[in-house]
Amino acid sequence: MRNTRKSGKVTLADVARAVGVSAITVSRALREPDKVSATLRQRIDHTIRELGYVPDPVARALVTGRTNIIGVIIPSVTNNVFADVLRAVYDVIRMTDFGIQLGNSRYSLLEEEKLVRLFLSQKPAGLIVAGVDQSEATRSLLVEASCPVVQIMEVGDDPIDMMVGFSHYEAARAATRHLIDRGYRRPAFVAARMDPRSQRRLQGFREETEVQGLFDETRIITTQRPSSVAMGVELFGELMSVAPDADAVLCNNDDLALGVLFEAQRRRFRVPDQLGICGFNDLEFCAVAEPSMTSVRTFRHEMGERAIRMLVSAIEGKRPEEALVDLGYEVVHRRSTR
Amino acid sequence: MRNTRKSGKVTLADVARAVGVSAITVSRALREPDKVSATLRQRIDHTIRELGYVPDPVARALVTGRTNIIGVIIPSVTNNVFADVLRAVYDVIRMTDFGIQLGNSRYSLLEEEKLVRLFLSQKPAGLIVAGVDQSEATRSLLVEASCPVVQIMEVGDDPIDMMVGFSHYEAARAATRHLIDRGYRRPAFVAARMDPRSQRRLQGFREETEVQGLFDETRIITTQRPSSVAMGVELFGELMSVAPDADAVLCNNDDLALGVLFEAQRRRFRVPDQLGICGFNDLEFCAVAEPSMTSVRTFRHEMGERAIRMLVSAIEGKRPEEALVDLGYEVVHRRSTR
DNA sequence: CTGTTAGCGCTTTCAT
DNA sequence: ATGAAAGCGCTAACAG
Repeated sequence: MRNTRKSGKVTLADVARAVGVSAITVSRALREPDKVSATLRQRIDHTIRELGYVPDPVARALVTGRTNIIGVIIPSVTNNVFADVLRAVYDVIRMTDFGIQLGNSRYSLLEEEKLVRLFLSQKPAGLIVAGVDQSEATRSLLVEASCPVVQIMEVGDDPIDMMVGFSHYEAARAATRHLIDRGYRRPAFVAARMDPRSQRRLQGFREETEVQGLFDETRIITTQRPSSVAMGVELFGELMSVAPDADAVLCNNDDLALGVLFEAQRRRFRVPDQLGICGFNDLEFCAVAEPSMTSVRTFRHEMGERAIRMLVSAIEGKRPEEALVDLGYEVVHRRSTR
Repeated sequence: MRNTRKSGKVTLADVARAVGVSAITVSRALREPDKVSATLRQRIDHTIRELGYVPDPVARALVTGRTNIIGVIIPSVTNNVFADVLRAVYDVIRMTDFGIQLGNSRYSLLEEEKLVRLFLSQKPAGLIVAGVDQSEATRSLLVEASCPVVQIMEVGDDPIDMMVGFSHYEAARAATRHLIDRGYRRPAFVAARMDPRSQRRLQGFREETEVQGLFDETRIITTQRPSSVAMGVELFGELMSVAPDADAVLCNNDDLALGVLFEAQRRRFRVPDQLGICGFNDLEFCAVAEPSMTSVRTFRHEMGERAIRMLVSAIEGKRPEEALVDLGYEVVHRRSTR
């Protein structure tokens, strides 16, 4: 017999009654143990276990005006990049008593806005949102929000609150430079799901090739459709039909790059001599592909970790000194480029 | 000037006062519009917009004893399989006003139990958990839970409540049969992260090869370490060192299979003649790999969709007639097997 | 160190 | 069709 109330619910008052103290004392024993005498604390702890009391976070949230839920809004749950960030988030909050409410904006500013509104109405402890391209409405909601906010994936000027990411523009420029340095003279850019980050990568590719006098619009193949390995196959086919002389391809991500690699093999291209391939993100498989794949390494786990740590610090009132963290990137050369 | 209270919060009472009715009437206008006269309803709606009133789900949850949050507990957020399920979940709940609290049990029964306890204490509207191998404690928590529960990924006897998945044992048996039917006589099994579902796949492989008189323990290579493409490379290397005569390999999942494919290419194996490769799940890339990859298709999106639909129906009091759905599987033959 | 008093914002009776 | 009263379980604020 663990409890008696008809609802099967043991409340703070029940514990208090059993111990013979007031409810607030039990509450204190739970949240600020130092403020309760040691013996009493023990008696309370004992009774709590005996009765099987479990605090009701909802009641607490009503009075404090805050839940212990951290909202995370990302544009895709199937994209490995976000999955890696999310894993890091879980690795950290596992130690805390925060929960994660995950929202999927499906790359839509409107859905993002709805989610922000929804999440905010639930009084989250903090919010993590992807990217820096929120709608005006979303942005002001977030600015006005009474909880800390971290933007991830990218860095930019004027963060809403805190920010951790890297420059997609710079990363793509560096990758383009890598290809050119390796001697490729007709580099192509292949991308799907042209979200703002992809746009900035394209911009990096464009400006670097222009600077080097190697820009050619026909070697830019993009689509709004979702990214996938199959899409890499398709886009490479397209590239070959409009610019068969392309000698290298910078892909917007590693899935596309894998598709390009498969299709290149199917067409008996010699990689990397006849065709150089560079991915983006350096997913785990890049290192072991055959041939192994050049890619731009991004620090996704660290990004999630830093983001959640900054957020938790801010929630606890200790604002981290650096509210804008640029994690950088690293072009990792492997056998798919010469 | 949208609101006046110092907290910046507009409450039901504010709206009621502005309209000149009681709070409960506003509450009704929101949740049971039919019970309020049309004209009044309009005035209320108007005032709500004017004041920018947003209902407080926390206060509602305190009195109703239920939030509108659906808890989802999966063992991994980076595994594509769960990501696909999750995407489906979002595709459906997007239309509703439910939110998703996502928990990551990291393949640990203990962490799963903690998450269930945590989630349950927050009064979820419903719960989705992966697999059928909960700890005894978790199971009884779930059985006693006052919200509907759906187990996904697998089917088994005695569901906690509802269930949608497929038989991993049968699926692996069918894949093994496929290899044998194709003429392979020394099939191997390669697996990482030996969770219960992997164990049952192994069991399926084992029993089918035994029945056909082709079982050989040395051709079973498994590890508890996490699965990855790189791990596929490693395990295939191990297989080749202990059983170099293996002529086919059934992989526990597609990532491993991709690793095996890469390593086989590196070693200049002729796939599929010299070596047949079969993956599991039929991720998107299987169809476009070079050579394209045989795999066991699983219906992950449908699984997530069915699960969340069943759950929502149950939450709304309309229990679906079929509380146990077996989605089956399909061996998809492609060029990586002859 | 411990208690009293008020409510948080909403919905459930039970009336009218 | 509308309302009054009561309270969900907890904690802030102020005593003592």
